[in-house]
Amino acid sequence: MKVLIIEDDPLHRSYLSEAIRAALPECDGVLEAENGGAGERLARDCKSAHIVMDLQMSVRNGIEAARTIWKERPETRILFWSNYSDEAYVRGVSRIVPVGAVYGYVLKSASDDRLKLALRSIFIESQCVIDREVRGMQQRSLGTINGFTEAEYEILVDIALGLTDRAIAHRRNLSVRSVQNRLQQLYIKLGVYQPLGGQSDEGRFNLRARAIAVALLRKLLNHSALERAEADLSAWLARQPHN
Amino acid sequence: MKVLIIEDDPLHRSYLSEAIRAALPECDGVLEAENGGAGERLARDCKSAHIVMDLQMSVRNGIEAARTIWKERPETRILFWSNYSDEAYVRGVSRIVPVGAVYGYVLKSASDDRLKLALRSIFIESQCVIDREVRGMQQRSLGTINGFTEAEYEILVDIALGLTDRAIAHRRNLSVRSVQNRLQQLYIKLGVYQPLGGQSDEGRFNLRARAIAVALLRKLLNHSALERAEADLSAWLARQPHN
DNA sequence: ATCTTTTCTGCGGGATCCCGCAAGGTCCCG
DNA sequence: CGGGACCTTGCGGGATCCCGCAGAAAAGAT
Repeated sequence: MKVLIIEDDPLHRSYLSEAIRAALPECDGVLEAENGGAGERLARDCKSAHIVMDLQMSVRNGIEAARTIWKERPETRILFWSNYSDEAYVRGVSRIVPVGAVYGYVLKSASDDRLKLALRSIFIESQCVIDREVRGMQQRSLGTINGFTEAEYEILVDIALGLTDRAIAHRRNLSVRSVQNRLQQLYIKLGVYQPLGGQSDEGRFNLRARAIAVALLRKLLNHSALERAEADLSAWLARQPHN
Repeated sequence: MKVLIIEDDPLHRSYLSEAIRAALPECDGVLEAENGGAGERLARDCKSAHIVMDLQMSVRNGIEAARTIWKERPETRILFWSNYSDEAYVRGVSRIVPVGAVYGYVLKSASDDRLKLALRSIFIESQCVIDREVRGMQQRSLGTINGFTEAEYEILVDIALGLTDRAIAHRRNLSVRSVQNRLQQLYIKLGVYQPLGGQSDEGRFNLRARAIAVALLRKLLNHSALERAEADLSAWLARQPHN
């Protein structure tokens, strides 16, 4: 059994490597990659089915790497080991998990023991392990309260990319008015809505831009989510008959 | 001589601590804080004039901590030790450095030796040390080419917060038209400008939102810059006669 | 099958944004 | 002092955004 580490911080890499050796005596080889791209290649070559990776790497971010790895071999087991539990990350991960796949998400702030336990659970006992904090986020994000629909999240990303209503309508096959409805919905859920009539005069916000701001502050969006979205967008644009 | 470490990752903290002991035999005490707030308090109490800190900490970010520390004792020497060289960070730091202060900015990806050298240079020889990569950013950011004026940067932040033209005009004591001029300027420099007339039809962007998107993608803005700006904004709002 | 709830859609209008045009300002240089 | 570079401001208008209103379509529920 071999384990592949994908993590760009050398310190964390060596810490991980040691933790793996300690927690998994049956492991007879640890490979290391220092960015997503190299990780994908290594995973393809060495056919390792056991991966521990960081999200947010500078060169190619973890979610993209995981997506392509899982696309090639869905039975691969991946433990995400990240600093943050941003909603953007959690959402990004759960969006790409193949059905029935075994995976884990533990924070770097977790204790030594928790990490080792997670390693054994995922790689040996085939059991998913999600950090409580992350799990909490997931619940909150999917629950009725403060929960964002897939549609709402999608349109949030679209305006964050800077698309106009019309462009969004075109991309999502909707009428312009429907796009605006969803936007309204989004504004309400983000607590940015302006009840009309009341001339709260100063401190007036541009709803569209304000929505993006609070989404960023709440970590509903983050840099890597934006990067992914931008890549998707330009792929879509290329596919369009550019008149 | 005592050195204070402000860094939220325990691994990096212990690595730093060891590096300090190795590089600075004259150091007779290393203190540690795991977030900006605790760091400020410790700095105040122990009167340490030598600090190494991370930017991007979860609780209270490094730039804010540095600002208050330098406000209280401008002669404090601070070495920023960060993962990234985002323009937002570099700009944020150089904005708060007191005149004549001794400080440093080295990336975590730097070698062992470079870190130790930087420690000696700053704390013993009173000489500033800026990582070449960071320095490069600074040059590019201040040079004529691709350089953003303070005014432009300011208005970028304002729209990223979601303010309307009118609100910005009020806040910055300008006419609405001037705000729009600066915006136009910004759009051009961000390469988002729409030459008019040409109905590039699809792929049409909302300039305001698009500008924010590319600023984020280029790391001209990032989460912590936004957080600081948001704090400033609400302080300003509170100071306003709310009609 | 009928009723309810939700979503989609067009219309209309007020507010905002984006920007060309042109009339002052300020500051510096020769 | 005149000229040039730059910033600011007002005006005007077309495009976009935000959203109430109400009918049509779709998805569930009883």
